[in-house]
Amino acid sequence: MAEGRPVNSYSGENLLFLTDEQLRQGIEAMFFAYRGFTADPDRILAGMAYGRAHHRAVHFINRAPGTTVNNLLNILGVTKQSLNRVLRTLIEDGLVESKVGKADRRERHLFLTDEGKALEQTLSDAQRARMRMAFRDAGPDAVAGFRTVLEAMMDKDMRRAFAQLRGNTT
Amino acid sequence: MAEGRPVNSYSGENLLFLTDEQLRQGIEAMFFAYRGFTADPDRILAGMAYGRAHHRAVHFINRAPGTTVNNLLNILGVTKQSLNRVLRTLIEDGLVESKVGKADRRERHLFLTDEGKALEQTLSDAQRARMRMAFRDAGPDAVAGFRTVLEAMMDKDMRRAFAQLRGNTT
DNA sequence: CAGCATACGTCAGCGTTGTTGACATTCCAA
DNA sequence: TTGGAATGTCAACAACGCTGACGTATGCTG
Repeated sequence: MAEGRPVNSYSGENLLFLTDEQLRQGIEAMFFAYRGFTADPDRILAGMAYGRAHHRAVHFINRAPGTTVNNLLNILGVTKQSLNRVLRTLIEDGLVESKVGKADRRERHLFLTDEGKALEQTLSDAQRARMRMAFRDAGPDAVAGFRTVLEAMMDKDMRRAFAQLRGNTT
Repeated sequence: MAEGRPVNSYSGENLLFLTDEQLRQGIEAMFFAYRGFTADPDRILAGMAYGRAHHRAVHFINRAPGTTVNNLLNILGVTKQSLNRVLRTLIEDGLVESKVGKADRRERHLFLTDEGKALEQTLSDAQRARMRMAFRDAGPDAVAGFRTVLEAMMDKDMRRAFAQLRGNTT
């Protein structure tokens, strides 16, 4: 890369801080940070017969108890076959309970059993511990910026899902 | 979740902004944002016989031309067998060139061919476009916070690798 | 009621990408 | 010269995405 003026592939932009180099650093930061983000739960899951997909399912069922399969499908952004494989093992192992809907009997509402809650707790404790350290080290202002950028990086649909989940409890 | 005082599973912490709810929102933000982060290159790669692993390899070879296989292994954090499979197809297809080291002839130094550079450009253009939008929408202060938190979230080794790459050009 | 749509489950097959384990080759360095 | 490091490769496997097809139960609508 040549020295001199910062390179910006998006000419006409008057925001000088958006050099290609800055953007690439952001990209690499996302890559390395996501590795750290998943490392601790992955380590825990490695021992069991579960993987990251199980973690995600358990997380969001815990987050929105009674959610339907279809809803979960939209949040996770995978096919029903892919989710079903995960869900089936979780139900067989007694971590998740599937209840027929009252209003619409076609729907299945998903809940964590006590055992499922225990696993969720274990996994999210590990993940939260890292997040807490990072947030603490970075400070409240940085955390606000972090959240702002991440939200701007999401697809529109995901931003909606995120906001909806956020509104669930806040 | 009960109402009242914010829950904080890490008692004794005097930083009130680190409630479990805040942490969980951070976790979910990472999940959804990472999906967006990879969506565009994934779409491009879906057509070809390549995947995300090829993207990563091409990215870091472009970032540090002449890097050795071992070095790349450490950055990517996968096994040599896994990387080799990807690297082999890239070399066969003429996107990557592998040169025997001069100082140490056991080492292979990796370079992108023109064709490889073209692919890297295409992929990183797409990814940068999203990053640029997010950065622009969020503003410089938020971007600084974003970077700070991400760096704090990395494993120590990854932070080192990240810093080293950053120092490469900055 | 008939017909269509929706929600869910499942079977079969496939691709990418990660893993372990084992082994060969090349080559630097003590 | 010999031990070990760096690399490449084969085989087998698991997790987790995908498509396509099909079946069942249920709900809605004309």
